[in-house]
Amino acid sequence: MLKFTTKAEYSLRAMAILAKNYKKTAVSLAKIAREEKISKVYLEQLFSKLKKNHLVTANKGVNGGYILLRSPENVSAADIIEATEGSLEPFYCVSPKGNCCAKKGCLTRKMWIKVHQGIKITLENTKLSDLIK
Amino acid sequence: MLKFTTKAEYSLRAMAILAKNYKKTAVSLAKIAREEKISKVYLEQLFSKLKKNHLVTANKGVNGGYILLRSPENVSAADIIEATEGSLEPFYCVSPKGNCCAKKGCLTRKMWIKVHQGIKITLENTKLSDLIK
DNA sequence: TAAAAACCTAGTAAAATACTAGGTTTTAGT
DNA sequence: ACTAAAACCTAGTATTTTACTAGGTTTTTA
Ligand code: FES
Ligand code: FES
Repeated sequence: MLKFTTKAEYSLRAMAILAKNYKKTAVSLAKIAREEKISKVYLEQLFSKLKKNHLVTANKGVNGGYILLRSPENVSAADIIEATEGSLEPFYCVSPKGNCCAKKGCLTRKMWIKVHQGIKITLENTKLSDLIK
Repeated sequence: MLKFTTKAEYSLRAMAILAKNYKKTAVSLAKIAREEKISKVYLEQLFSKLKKNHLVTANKGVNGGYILLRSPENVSAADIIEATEGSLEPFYCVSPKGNCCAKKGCLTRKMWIKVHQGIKITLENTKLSDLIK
């Protein structure tokens, strides 16, 4: 029903914690899981995606944890949500390739694209630094 | 994953057909189901909501069917999608009452509200008449 | 060398979505 | 009056997605 899932919520909250510790310490998922009351293994799955998208890096071992790769001013909510939710496209048809029914004068395609742009712009303009201040 | 469902797609396509027949004839769901290859009973469920939201009216019996209550210029995609999908709110917290974690200085609430406004404005500015021309 | 961290995969429970089955009620045309 | 075609209604179900668990391994530092 056009809802962001917990993936967006959890990853934003977790990334906000990393932002608060930027240039200080790495933060372990065990700590985040405890503080935010989120399943640690579920967080691992989200952070695997955040890492693949070059938003964070990780240190293994004792006192290890995750670290932001960019400063909180340079990480947007769009970056995070796209990484964990998969995409911001509000309908299956809104892809750069323009597959689906586009050829046959689709009624709604233009509208989905506008909605997509709106969501994207709002989330791109919200940075991690905005969330934590 | 922040997607509109088939409810939005089907109801927009069906309402576009009613718009094309505005001031002409009532259109039966059997016809729409045939033309658009959508389950008739599923359409019935969607139209029950559209009717409750005063977007259409119905004639029973032979030659009956559904009719737009307002002109295509005065029915927006937001009207239709809100009726069938339930709401346009992109996160559970974005309600007029502002329940959930709002009190404790929530990080993301402001952002969800902006996203919601953006979606709403785009869909309100798209009328049925825009879709069929 | 032990504890604590990341990292990995497959399975599963719960919820939402997209239907179907099987009716009844109403109405217009014959 | 009868019949076909329409709306209208409810409960059930199949499919898909989401959210999470189980049960590990690998790596690193104290
Ligand atoms: S739904 Fe994809 S182009 Fe129309
Ligand atoms: S998620 Fe609802 S106010 Fe923060």
